[in-house]
Amino acid sequence: MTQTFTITVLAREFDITPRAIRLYEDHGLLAPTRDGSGKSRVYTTRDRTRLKLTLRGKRLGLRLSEVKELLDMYESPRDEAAQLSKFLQALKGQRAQLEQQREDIEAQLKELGAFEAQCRKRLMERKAK
Amino acid sequence: MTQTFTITVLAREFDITPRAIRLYEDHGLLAPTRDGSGKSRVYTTRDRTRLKLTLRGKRLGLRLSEVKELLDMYESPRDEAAQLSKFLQALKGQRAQLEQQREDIEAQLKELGAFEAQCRKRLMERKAK
DNA sequence: CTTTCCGTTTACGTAAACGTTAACCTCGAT
DNA sequence: ATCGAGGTTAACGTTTACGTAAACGGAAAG
Repeated sequence: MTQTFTITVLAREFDITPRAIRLYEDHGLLAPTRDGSGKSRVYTTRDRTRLKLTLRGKRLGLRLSEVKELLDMYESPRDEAAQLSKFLQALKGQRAQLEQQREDIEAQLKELGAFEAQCRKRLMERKAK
Repeated sequence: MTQTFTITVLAREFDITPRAIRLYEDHGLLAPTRDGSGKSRVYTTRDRTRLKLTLRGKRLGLRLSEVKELLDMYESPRDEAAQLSKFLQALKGQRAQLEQQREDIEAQLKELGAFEAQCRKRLMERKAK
């Protein structure tokens, strides 16, 4: 009972177009099989996960090629010590970027809060009159 | 003693090209004055701040037009009550998006940590042999 | 049987964000 | 006087991430 999905089902679930999904496939982010007639694409839960990660990456401003690098990296063999430490290095870079973004978000949220406060204050003043 | 900057100084400080800075001006993100001869651009600290915010926006995946909307919004008059509440609505949207990104980042960092741990474990095993 | 959905491939179009010349000015140093 | 460093505009080229047909096939519903 390995669950599968059609392209439109996935498209609807994640609110994107089938066009986008096929594009992701072209870029090696997804690798659906075909159904009996070899016509329609069949997506597994693994594909679904990869798609979810892809969209997350996009929300964080990554390009498709960068997402692919990540996905490929996460699935790379890593049996030799050299590969392991190289992998760790890559993870370190990833972490640095994510933490930079987190900083940016905190800073932005902080400013946003200030604006909000100032805004509410003004609204109070107006009501007072 | 109002400090000013040339285009290359800003470019170097933020590690971008003058071309990019001029582009931001074309999109209304910056509004430098000109020097005596009316030839060279002169940037104030306010421009510098806007540039910094622009780059922060970019790191968060915003397009220039979106950054412009934000900057314009932050500087909009907001004297009438209607504008104030509209502004608050916009802030709410902004906050939602930022929090979505924060979620994405936390999720990603978590997975990253798992990989890291698994990786270290494997390294230990290899050493043990 | 025909219409209506899905699905397919191929291909052209587009908006965004620069990079990359090119062709020019100008100031200070050699 | 010439040269290099930095400034200017104008314009073409590029990459990315799709949108938008066009033209077709199968399957299900009226």
